Parts: sequence; structure tokens; C-alpha cells
Amino acid sequence: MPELPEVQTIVDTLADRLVGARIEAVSLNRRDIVTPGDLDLVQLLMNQRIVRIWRRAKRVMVQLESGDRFYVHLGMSGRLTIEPSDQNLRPHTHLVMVVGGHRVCFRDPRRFGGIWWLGRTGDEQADLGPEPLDMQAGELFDRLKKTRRAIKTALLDQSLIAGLGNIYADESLFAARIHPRRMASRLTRDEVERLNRAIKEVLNRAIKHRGSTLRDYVDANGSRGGFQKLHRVYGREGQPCLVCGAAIKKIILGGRSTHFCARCQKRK
DNA sequence: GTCCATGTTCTTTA
DNA sequence: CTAAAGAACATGGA
Repeated sequence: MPELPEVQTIVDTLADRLVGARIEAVSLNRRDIVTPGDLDLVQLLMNQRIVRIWRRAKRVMVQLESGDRFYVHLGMSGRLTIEPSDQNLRPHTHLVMVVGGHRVCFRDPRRFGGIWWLGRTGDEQADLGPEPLDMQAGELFDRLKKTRRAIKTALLDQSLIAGLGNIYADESLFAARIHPRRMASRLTRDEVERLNRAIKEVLNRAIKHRGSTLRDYVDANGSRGGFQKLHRVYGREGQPCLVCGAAIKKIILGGRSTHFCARCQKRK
């Protein structure tokens, strides 16, 4: 569910309250959300102080005073929220930690998400491409040159560029006026420069509006995002393009629904 | 009952 | 061999 802007918003709201605080209690209600599976997560977390919380790609990264690091990936339906201590736990709450008096809950009905333990030595960059907000057009061009897949599919490949998902890939391609089926390696330097700029603009605006809430997503305080109201193609099939008025199309590309304006995003 | 979903990874195919 | 396509994962909502 959450892509880069949603994870960034969760990280910002969590970090505010948890950095510097100590983990006072841990309860793990499902072992199978933890990788590696044979780990004593409760023991490793207990009584540790949280020294840093940050985002890498779509991951919520956490560093403990022990030097150990781990991350939470929210998959499609994961939530990481701070809940009032007097309320019943909602169904599918797999991990609860009390940190500096806050009850932090990880809930994930579909269980595509989970906790990945890196310890002191695990490589947090493994299999991840560069951060879109730091990426230079030249680097994106070089990376896209190497694949013959459709540009839309390439943008979802986290080892090529890390943090975009289905919403922001579609929105970025629309903003750059590039057809989602264009072969990645065939984009011109001009087009890739436009795309690189569009990605940053779309992501920065989405972060400013605290992400997109379509169904599940809320930040750590339980607040919904507002960027869904500003989507220009995602979820707007059949509605008029806000630039030219043509009906927005929805196709399936690489198994994912893909939204675009056939008039603004020419295939050439 | 059917289809669809903000994601990733494993398997199969070319 | 490798890149790309497809299936699988699990649950809930329309």
C-alpha cells in the first residue's frame, strides 16, 4: 500500500515521538512476520533505546542503541500506528511495542509486510536502487538504458529506482508526458530529464500533502493523507484529463493497472 | 459467488 | 546463461 511519500509521512510522525525513547515492552503475536524466522525478536528489542528512525525506499528503518538495525515493510495493507493504551487491539495486530509510554502497533491483514532484522552488519542497501529524490537525470538515463521493459514496469523495479509504486509511477509518467508502454531504453535524454524532474515534483507534492489514502493508509497518528484528491490519472479511468479533456485510460501493464492520457502521453 | 487492490518474490518461459 | 513475464502470497471490500 504505502509508497515513498506515505512511508516518509509515517517515519516523520513516528520519529517525533519515539527517537530517544526506550522499548519497555514487546509482544509478538505472529512469528511468521519476522525475517529471519528463527530470531528472538522480543529479546533483541527489549529495553533498547531507539536512536534513529528514517526511510530508505519504502522501508521504515530503525536503529537501536545496541547498534542493531531493523526495518518494517508495510507491504500492501500494513499500518504502523501509535494507539491509545486503553483501546482493544484491532484484528491482525502482529507486533506491539511500548516505547516511551507510546503503544506502537504493527497491523497487516494481508501479511505482505513484516519486520526484517539487519543486526549490526546487515546491508540496508542490498537490492535497492537509488532514492528518487536524490537521483540525477544522468544516472536514471544510464539505468533505463539497460532494460527493454516498458518504462512503467521499469519504474516499479526497486533495484532500478527505489520508492515508487503504482500510484506515483503513473502520476510521474503523466507529469512527464511519457506513454507508460514506451521502451525504457528508448527514452531520449530530454524525456528522462523531464521524467526525473516529474518524479521529484510528484513525490515532493505528495509528501507535502501527507501521502495518498485510498483505503488503508494512515500515518502513525492515524491521520489520512490528502494527495489522493490531487491524482491526475491514478484511479481516474474514464474521467476527463485535467490538461486536455480526453478520457483517462486504464490498461494492464506488467500485471498492474496503469492509468494515462493517450492524448498527452503519445507513444510516438 | 466475482473481481480488484498503494507490493515483493519465486517460478516459468523465452 | 539471463531478462522478462507470470503466478503466488493472504485478506477484505465493492
